[in-house]
Amino acid sequence: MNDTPLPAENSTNSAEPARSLNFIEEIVEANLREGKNDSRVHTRFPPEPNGYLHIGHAKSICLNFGLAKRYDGKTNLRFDDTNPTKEDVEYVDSIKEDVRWLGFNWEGHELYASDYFDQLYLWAEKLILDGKAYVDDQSAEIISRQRGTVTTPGVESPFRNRSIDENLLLFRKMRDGGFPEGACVLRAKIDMAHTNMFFRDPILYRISYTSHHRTGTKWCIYPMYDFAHGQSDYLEGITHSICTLEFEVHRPLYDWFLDQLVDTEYRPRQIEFARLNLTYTVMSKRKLFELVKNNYVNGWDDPRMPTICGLRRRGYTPESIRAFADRIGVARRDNVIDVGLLEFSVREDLNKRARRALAVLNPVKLVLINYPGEKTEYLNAVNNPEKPEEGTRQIPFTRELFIEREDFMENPPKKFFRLFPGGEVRLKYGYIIRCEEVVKDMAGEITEIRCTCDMESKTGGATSNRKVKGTIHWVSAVEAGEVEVRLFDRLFKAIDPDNVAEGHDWKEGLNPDSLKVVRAYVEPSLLDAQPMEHYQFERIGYFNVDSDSQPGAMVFNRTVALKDTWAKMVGE
RNA sequence: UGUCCUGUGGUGUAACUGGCAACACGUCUGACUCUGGAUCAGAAGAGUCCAGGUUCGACCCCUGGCAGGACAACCA
Repeated sequence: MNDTPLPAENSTNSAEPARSLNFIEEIVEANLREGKNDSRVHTRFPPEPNGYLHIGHAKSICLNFGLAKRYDGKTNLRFDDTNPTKEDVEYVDSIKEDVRWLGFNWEGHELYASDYFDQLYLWAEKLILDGKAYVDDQSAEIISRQRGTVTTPGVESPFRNRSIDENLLLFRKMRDGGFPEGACVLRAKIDMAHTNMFFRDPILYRISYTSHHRTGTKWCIYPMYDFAHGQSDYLEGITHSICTLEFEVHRPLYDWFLDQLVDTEYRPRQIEFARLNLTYTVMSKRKLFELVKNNYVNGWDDPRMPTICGLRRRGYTPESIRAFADRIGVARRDNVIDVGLLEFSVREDLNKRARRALAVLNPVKLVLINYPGEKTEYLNAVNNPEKPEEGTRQIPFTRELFIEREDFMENPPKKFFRLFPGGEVRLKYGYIIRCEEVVKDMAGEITEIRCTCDMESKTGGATSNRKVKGTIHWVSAVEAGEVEVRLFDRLFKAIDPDNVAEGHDWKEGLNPDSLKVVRAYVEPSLLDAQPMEHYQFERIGYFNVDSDSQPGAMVFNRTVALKDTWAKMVGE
């Protein structure tokens, strides 16, 4: 009903309330004023296809595509696929799906760093020819040790001064499969004492006989990320290369490579921003991978995962994620965003679009002792009070109902507006009832609440105006459908799951109660709900139909609970 | 004991580029309500890491500290 992503709104619209620019927009506008790059704005989103996208990537995606949209530019989707041992088409497919779902389109076809392997190879030879690169026969361990530390200079490789001819021969032999993996690498010849570690003769090419998801077995040498990334941006005419803070140190190296290799004035401008951190959430690919691999969750799209596909399955909308990205802003200082802000963003969106329905998650039977047993009435219910044009539907009402166990208390505290012995409450869209009697089993557990029904108080009737303090939801005991409901809670107990004490594992912070499965009773209309549709179960929360649903065996996911002022009052 | 980056309410992000700090979330009141939702009205909460300096005037500039982060993969 409401799941097709609306096209992202045109943000060049000047009718929008003026918002101050973030630091990236300020740079872009300054460049535009200078007429730099013919006043083009061309960004790119460059994921490595070795994992699934998460909410942190969504920030970057919204940034890159948002910038292009705002300044009438373009954005490339480019896969940085320079390491075939870790990459797979499974990931490129999921990434494309996620970016599209978020509401963005890239220019024509997606691009790959592997598209540039030929050019990159030629550039490597150029460096050799210019005496700026050499083949090193040493092992990874030795090279690493020779690199020195951040406070001490490195030492030069004994192979550093091979002749150009020898280097060229050796490099071509590497390319032609003349060496086993690890036998040698191609290194840039820069400065082993440089304060920037990346200038200490960085590795340009290494040998790998792994088949590449796109180039197959054409190559057995692959460029390192640092030797591919900046040049890829250059080849694509990228004007602003937006990336996260940790790549700041790489920037001078990218510039160095281009300075050696091309003679145009044009350069992509790299701008770094602080990555997103969320409370109660781990975001590193490595950790998410581990959660999936070791079955701490049920796959990448487990609704408890911060992955885009997890959030999608959980019931988040693209609009809510974009609104979230907008709200968190972008800056260069480290930050931790309250997950509550993400939850606020879905509630805000779902409140406007989700149809309302009645569902009882923790049922207790309620009998209307003065209501005829054979009677079934159909009560009018509003589909969405935020959108009256969506009309009404009918809900069957009978003598025996289910209500929420939490909506009844034998000894209620002050300000308890729900049902209690002798108290009155309205059944949503129905009648005002009074609790007359409580039936319990041997264990003292309430098995039935017996009430009288004020037949004059029917919603919409001429005499329905009586006010009572509370309204509760319900479902007909005979007409209700039975479904499975999955109640999710945060995956981690600790607010900062990355921060673990010495000798402890971050997985100890997992919340054992992050998934609770219950059987629930729902109004009949819900049985026709379609996969991925969003609903608000009145007074409970937002739910969507899970893909595990089968005909006759519906499964609903709780996206997020409704804000619960009462729970806060009584201390959660 | 290196280089680079960063330091504004509880959390994020602003401050027309030097004129004593705004917005959002959160928190707390109250109104309204057939969702203790939504909505509406209002409040509290920082004097901008610290110390000097320049200036009539500094969150914005300078100096010196302090604190946090990044960087030593044949990963990206």
